[in-house]
Amino acid sequence: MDLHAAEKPHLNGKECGTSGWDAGNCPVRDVIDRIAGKWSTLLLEALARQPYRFGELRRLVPDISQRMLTQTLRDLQRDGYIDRQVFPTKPPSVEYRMTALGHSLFEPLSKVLQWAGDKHPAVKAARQKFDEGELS
Amino acid sequence: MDLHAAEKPHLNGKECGTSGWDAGNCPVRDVIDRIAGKWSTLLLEALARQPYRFGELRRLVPDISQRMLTQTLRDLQRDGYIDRQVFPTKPPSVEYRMTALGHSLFEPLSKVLQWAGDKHPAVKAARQKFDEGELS
DNA sequence: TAGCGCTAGTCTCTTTTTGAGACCAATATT
DNA sequence: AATATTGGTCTCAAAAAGAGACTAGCGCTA
Repeated sequence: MDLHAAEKPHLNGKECGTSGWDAGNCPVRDVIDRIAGKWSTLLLEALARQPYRFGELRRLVPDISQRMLTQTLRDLQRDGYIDRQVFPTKPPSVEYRMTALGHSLFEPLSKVLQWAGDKHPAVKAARQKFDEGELS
Repeated sequence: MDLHAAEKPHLNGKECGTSGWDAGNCPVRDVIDRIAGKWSTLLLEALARQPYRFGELRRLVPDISQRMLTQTLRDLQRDGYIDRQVFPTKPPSVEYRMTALGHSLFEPLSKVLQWAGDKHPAVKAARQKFDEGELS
């Protein structure tokens, strides 16, 4: 129940504001909120490369709990980014595979990941500067 | 498989795994975890357009609490994406403005946001299909 | 044949994060 | 004189996430 009791999206009674830009942006938020999780991009990056099974993903991302792995994979599946295929082998195995929609998302997303890798030194420097100035 | 290792935020001193895991080689996660929050992209999108003051942002994103607005702005500032400038007016006002680093991040990021807007129908359809199949 | 591990998860408990709302001091408005 | 606005902080409750035990059927092996 815990997992399935997944929250219905944002309160819908209220529009996204009345002034200009936000009105058309609720769909964006609806989509972004799901891929903005702590683990989503990590799993998407893995599955963009190749399909993986549950246990493989768990080993690939050692600090994710089984609970969050299950939940995140299900969320990604629900939004259509990945497919879940069960093989009725002796111990049943499950394979997760990125869909076409997932790949089309990952194309722009990978640019952000690349930016993060490239600019990491600048970010680290900014952090250090900020923390020093705060110490006063 | 050099996925980003588990270097956690500054509050968490836990080292990355013990076996074959390069702690220094997970810069992507270090950066992404910060902009992957629920409110970060929303604020970045606003500030990419123009500078805003605290209260303006609060009105622009009506469902953010003051507490999270303060905290998210400070995180974004710490990572060097935005600047905070205090004007000693009668009631002191504070302006937040995107930095060059922030703009350079927003360039690839905006592509993802655009994708989200474009593909929202597909995602919604996937969700509906998933939820129907689960109902059985 | 009793024990172990593997599969993909779920269940419960605890800790962390987030949300809601009161409070702040100085000034401006009504 | 009472009230609202400025940009926050503080406390407390609710939600989300982390940790770890538990499940079932099968294969291996000691």
